[in-house]
Amino acid sequence: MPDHDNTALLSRQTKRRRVDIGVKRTVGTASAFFAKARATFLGAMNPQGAEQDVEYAVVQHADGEKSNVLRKLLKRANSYEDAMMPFPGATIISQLLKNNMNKNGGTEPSFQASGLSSTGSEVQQEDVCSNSSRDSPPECLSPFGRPALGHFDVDRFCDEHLRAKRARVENIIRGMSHSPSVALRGQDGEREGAPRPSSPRDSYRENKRKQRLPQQQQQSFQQLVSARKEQKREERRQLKQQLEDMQKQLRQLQEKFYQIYDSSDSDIEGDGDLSEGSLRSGSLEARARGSVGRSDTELCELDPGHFLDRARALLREQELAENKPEREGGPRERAEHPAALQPPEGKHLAETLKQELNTAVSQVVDTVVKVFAAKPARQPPQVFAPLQMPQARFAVNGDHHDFHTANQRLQCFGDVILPTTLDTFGSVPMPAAAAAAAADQTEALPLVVRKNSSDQPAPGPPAGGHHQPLHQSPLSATAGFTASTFRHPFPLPLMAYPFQSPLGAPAGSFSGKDRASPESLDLTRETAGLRTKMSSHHLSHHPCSPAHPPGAAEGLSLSLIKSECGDLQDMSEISPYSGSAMQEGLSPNHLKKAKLMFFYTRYPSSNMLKTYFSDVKFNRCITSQLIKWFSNFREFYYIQMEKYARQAINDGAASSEELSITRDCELYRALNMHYNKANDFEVPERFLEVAQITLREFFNAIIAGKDVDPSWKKAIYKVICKLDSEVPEIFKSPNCLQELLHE
DNA sequence: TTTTGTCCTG
DNA sequence: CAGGACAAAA
Repeated sequence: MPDHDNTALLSRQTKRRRVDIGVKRTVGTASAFFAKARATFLGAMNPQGAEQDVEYAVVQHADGEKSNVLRKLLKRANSYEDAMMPFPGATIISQLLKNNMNKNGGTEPSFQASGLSSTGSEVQQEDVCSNSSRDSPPECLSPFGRPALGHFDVDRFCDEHLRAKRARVENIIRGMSHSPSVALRGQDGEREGAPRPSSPRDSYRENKRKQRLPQQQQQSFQQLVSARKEQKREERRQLKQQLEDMQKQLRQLQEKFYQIYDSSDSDIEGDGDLSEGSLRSGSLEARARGSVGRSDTELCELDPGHFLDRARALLREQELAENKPEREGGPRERAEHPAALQPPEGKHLAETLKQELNTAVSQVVDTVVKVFAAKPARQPPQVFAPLQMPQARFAVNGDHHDFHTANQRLQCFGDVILPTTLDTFGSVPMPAAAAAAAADQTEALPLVVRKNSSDQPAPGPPAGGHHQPLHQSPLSATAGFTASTFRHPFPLPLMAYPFQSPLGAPAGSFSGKDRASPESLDLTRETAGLRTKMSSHHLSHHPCSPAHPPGAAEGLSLSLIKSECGDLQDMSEISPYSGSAMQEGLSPNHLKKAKLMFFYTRYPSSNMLKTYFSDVKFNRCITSQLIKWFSNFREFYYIQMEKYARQAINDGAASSEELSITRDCELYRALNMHYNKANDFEVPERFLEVAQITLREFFNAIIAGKDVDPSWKKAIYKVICKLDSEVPEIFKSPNCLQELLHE
């Protein structure tokens, strides 16, 4: 027991506060920011990858891992990108890359400046293509930036064939990633002046039309086509090679980036915008320079601020490399290179990338919100079905894979791990009584994520709406998402309800009267409080059958109760199967039992606890939790004692002899309310004696003025701890509550 | 070093 | 009631 004077206490608190804010928070903001930025970036490129990415990032963040966050994150990103590489046009980067290549075929130098906007340049591409399809075929490029070889009709045919193909591809891409901001940019205005006979839409139709070529023509050029195919294969190989190079370079770049990140943690928060831009352009650079195949060593000397410059330079090089061998590159192409050097383009690059990200993110958000807002009622009536089949969440959204992954990604932004989309539960019917408990429930969950009280439009049908707005991940709101769809996935009343009755009545059989009893409400609260840090993993394995036998109500909470207790050794003890009789966690009934035991023993030893909670599989965490319970009980007990002792003194009591504790005195009622709220347990007489002794101790100590001594309670504690009496044997029974309360 | 207990906060 | 800091005991 610590002896502190007030000064010491004060300094202790101050110190503690400092520690509290210190490491974790700063690290949290910085690393979380970058994790998020990175994830956003990757998310736009690959929803699935990003989803896991963010998840990972947030978990790391929670662990307080500092610099390793980004490192690991980036490494992961690598592997995801590897996986997705074969799909050009599916990512922002590749679009950007394509556009940059494409601009080699641009007709005007000014094109370059705007060439980085994928939305804008897509239109431009089209225009270029349609232009050339009428006038100058050689100017039209293949999707991969290779110009068509062009002489005579052969080339014309091949060119048109390619164009047609490209039109299809573009069509697909446009369908996949239709951007809301298709507005033409300023530079496009210049191009409007150029000779262009048809509108974009016209040229698009034209492309489609040209897919169908006269039969005769096809036959006559078949050989040439096969030759072209061969060529394309070669092209594909080259591209593959390039992609591999790019991946390699991207990796190096990433390494470089987190080196920088490690060395300048403190600066990052301030200029996050710049760094974010650098990151993106860095990735772009890595890809863009793939075909150049240059040495990478120089990268090591870059700092984030130079990435933009490097990106510009490399894009330029790439243009050169691509243009030279295949085209009789007119002076026009070289003429545009000086323009690439101008500083404003770096800003263009960054801004365009930012725009891309914003667009992608807002698209995803819109889509997700739209999807979930229009969600129909479709859940099976079985109450626990979603819990039994965690995979159901994939089935639910199986038709909208994109939306699903996007949703998960956003969920991960919002919280540590929210693996289940809420709509899995959105329309789950539940006992009305349990629903009624929801209001009470939400108030008593200090540990479960729950903060946002803002009104969100109920996404589900009104029928199932009464239990909806239970939980919302706090970050989903802070991250700026209109996250009506990202609430806590657990149907908390459903989880809590089965434990409410110590008698273990089935959930469905509760009457309204039962529910209204203070005891059941209290137990609900306790249940919720106990259910800390559950993960979906535990839920998934939970054997919550609706037909669960009443007597096993406690067993239900088995894997729900905090299994977070650190050690791997502890975790390994937690079996996903509840076949054994031992519980891995403490249930609300255990708490109730502990409270009743407090009437007999105020200072139980850990061995005693093990004896009396024999149905619990003890580990360090369980033990300390039980001890903590009793510590809390004592705290309340002593506070009450002191309070009433002082009150008696104020009331003019002269001697401790005047003080007595009866079953109808105020102090007793307070204690009984605390430890035996339902009043369904007969408090032993011995407890009254002990309480009276305690009260008198306090009274005497205060009268004697000992309370000026900061450790004056210590003596009282010593006395009280000797007054423990034997706990009845019945408490050793796991079912003691039923037996006790039935009497 | 671990365990146990108190104090404080949320 | 839980978590954390802290201290004393084991």
